[in-house]
Amino acid sequence: MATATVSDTIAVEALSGGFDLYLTLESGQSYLWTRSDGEMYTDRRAPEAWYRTVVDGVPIQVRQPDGSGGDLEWQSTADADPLVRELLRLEDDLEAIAADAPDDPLVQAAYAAHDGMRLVDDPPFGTLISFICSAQMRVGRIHGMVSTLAREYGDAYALAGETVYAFPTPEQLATATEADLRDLRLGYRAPYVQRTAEMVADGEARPEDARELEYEAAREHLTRFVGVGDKVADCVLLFSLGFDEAVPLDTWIRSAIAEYYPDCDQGSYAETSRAIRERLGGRYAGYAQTYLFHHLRTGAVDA
DNA sequence: ACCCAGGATGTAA
DNA sequence: TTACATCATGGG
Repeated sequence: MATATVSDTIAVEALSGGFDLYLTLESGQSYLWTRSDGEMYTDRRAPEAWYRTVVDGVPIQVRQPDGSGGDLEWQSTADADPLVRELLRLEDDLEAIAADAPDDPLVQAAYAAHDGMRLVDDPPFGTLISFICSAQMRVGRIHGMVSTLAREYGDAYALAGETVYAFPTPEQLATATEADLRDLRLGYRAPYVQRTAEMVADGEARPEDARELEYEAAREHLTRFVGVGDKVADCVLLFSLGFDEAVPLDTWIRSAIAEYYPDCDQGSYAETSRAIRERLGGRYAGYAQTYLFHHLRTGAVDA
């Protein structure tokens, strides 16, 4: 028997700084949602399409039919209002964050060009595995890999007549062998994913443990997981553990540093990270980084 | 055919 | 500490 569907709407007009669902979920931060038309990360908006995920056993779908700034619709098997607000950080004072962004031409252009984009607050384990998979991959294929893992190893949930797959638990994912994951086209990331899932399943370490540490110590702590270096650690801190100051130094940001902030290149990751973090405003430097990343990656920057 | 994509690891200097 | 080869896969 199907579970009753609960639905409601969130008034975006009441949110400081507005909200754009498409930009938020298709800007390379989260790979834990799927789009009902199967066309995620193809650089095409689809306002009528639902974005679906499962968090702590609760399937959810959200959409924004009127586009950026329009009201947000959600459906679930329970009251998901608090969960949606948490996952999409709807309580962030985005207007204040954007106003406090560094007075820098590139950063200002990035904020202005992607109005309503918010950071996400995703579950740590799924984020950890997502960004282990992200090594030397385009965003579309990262999303494909993560979706495959959910379909192959995660629990299936029914919502409004559709099937939604949860990202696998550490225990579920740890049942996969390296060969299994290579068959799913994870390439050289297969042993990283397998061993990290095993570490978490065995209780050797959990990504959540980093929450209690100071930022740089937290980043160092996460590198204990196999396949996690400084960059992936920064992504996990920023997108799932509440470290808004984290600035992942990926290829796009590194090229931006070379071109626009050459004095911030201090050689080592740690030193360069400190310099660019300061340049991007400190406390919300990760917010600025995410706008820059999306701005540069989508080619929105005018040469 | 060549280059690149939200890099990390093992080894050698 | 830093430098370098190596690692898979698919799209341009």
